[in-house]
Amino acid sequence: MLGGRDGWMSLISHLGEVFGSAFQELGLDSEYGKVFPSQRPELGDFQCNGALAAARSARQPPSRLATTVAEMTGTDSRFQSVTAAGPGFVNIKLSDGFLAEWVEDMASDSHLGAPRVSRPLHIVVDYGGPNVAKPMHVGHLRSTIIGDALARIFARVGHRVTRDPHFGDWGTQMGMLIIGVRERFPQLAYFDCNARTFPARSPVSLADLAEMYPQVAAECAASPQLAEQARRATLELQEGRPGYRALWKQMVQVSLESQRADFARLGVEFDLWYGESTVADRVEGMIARMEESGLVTESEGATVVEVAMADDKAPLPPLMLCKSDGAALYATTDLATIEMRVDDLGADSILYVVDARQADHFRGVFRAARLTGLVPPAVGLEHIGFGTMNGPDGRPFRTREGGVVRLGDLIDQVTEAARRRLEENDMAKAYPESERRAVAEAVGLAALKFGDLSTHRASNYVFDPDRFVSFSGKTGPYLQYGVVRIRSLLARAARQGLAPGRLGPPAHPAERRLMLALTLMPEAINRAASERAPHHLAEYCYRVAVGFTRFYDQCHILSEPDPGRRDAWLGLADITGRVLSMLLDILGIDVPDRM
RNA sequence: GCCCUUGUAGCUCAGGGGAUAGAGCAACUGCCUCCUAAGCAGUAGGUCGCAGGUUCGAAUCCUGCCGAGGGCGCCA
Repeated sequence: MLGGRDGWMSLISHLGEVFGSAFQELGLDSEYGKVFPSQRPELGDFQCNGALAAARSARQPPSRLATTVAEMTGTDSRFQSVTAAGPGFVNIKLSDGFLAEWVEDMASDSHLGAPRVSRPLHIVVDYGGPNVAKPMHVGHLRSTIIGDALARIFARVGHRVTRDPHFGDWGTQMGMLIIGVRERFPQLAYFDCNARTFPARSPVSLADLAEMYPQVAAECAASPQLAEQARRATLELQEGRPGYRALWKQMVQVSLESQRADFARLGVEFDLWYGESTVADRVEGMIARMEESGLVTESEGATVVEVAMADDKAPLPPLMLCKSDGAALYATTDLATIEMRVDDLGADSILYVVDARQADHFRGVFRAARLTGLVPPAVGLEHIGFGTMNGPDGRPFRTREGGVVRLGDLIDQVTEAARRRLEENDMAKAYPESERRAVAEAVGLAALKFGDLSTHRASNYVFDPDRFVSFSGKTGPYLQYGVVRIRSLLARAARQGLAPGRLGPPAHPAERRLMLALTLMPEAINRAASERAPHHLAEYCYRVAVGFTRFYDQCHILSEPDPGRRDAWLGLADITGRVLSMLLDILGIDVPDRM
């Protein structure tokens, strides 16, 4: 009944229409009717500031305009009161019946009132960013968590989403690894130009690769000769030298398995497992197509594309497509991947959830793709940059010894802390060991994910290990706890033969505040989607959880003598639980049955 | 040097041109014979880096300065 034709209309936009038409009747733009949650809850539930802005074109004092609008709308049965206040604010208080009815309608909507797009797009989300031989470390955490939340948000509002971690398997680090293996096992057939058959299994394990890579990288940095050999090996790999290809394939396989396991532990799954090498055979044709634009030139032996534009604030350097020795680079495979995603996958939009420090790289790549006509103008290309995770000293987060922190170790750390917290809880004594382990893992991961997701992605943030294992206050476990209590409550009610009933007009202030909080859910999702900023959703989720906990604390549901009120309260707990579960699912946070 | 990001409570962070800038942590005071205390109620804590500008109105937009982090062709 209250929903719009194309699905659900949020309460905020519904109110915006009511007040918009009031402004329209006065001959003013309906945009002035825009409504926001009130900043002064004691004065109203929502507020409309349009009178202040419209005063000039209306040629009357804002306070008089506000009074007029309040009088026009005040008699509406949806409102308990509409009052003008201050210099021209309009404070809106919903009638209790209308509020309850609205939340009840959300509960009966198949998407709980969550927004749905009218025109679904195919969005490719590129996140995670694993590389061959580099174990996942804390730097991958943000990309993975933020990217996964964004992918889930877009899918939730109705877009078609393709998740691709874009494996780093084709650049210079591959040449370095080949050199590294050759140094250790020079007798292997991979390095014999005449060999036709190669060992069936990788000569190095993932642990070997992880140990070897930093060593070789350091050696290459110190020795120009070795670096030249690595570049040479990279080129030969790309040109198809059989031994290198065979070794490369095995190293990729070894890395892939471990990285899949890391992602799986985070509860993250991808639709594709493409890498830079996937598009290797497109590069030549792509460069030929780009040359038609006339922007591809040669510079110091390398093939580059001019991407500078007259009105650039700072001159954008040319983008390198081929090194002087002919090898492909990061930018080359990125461009070929864009072409593949648009031509083969039919992407309408590609989002890159990658460290903010790569902003210049993406500016150049996107510019090149546009200027050379590689992508149609309608296709969106966006770099969703995020800040660095720093340690308490303000420098990138490291172990005490100065090494990078491995993702797996970090998860172990929070999981163990959750385990300790669980042991302190009397109730956990009855849990079987397998459940204790599962709960600790779910709680630890929730702390980790929510801690990251609640910070705006663009800013660097300080990772304080102590904070991530405290589990009290504004944390992932708090949100899980809210849902666990709701489920426990509903289960207990069911055992007493009670079931959630229709919502009634709120009988308690905490009940009313919770209902109001629930009506704001569509805006939280829309905002997170349009700003590509999951932290808005994390913030909102916490507000709903707080709203419930207070309601739960102040309204003792099962001992409520009035059966109608009791069932209505159970109904409110039920819808709150369903909304929170949906939001936590979007954030990638699992909820245990008990904790 | 140029460019990007950033500066809000002791600490970590939210904040959509609007009224009296909010959370959590830490500190202090209460609350488990009652649906899970990973909780709730309360106290205290602020020149929103500084200076101008735009606006009826600026933490929010613009400019400059200062501080922090980052980037700037043959790595990714």
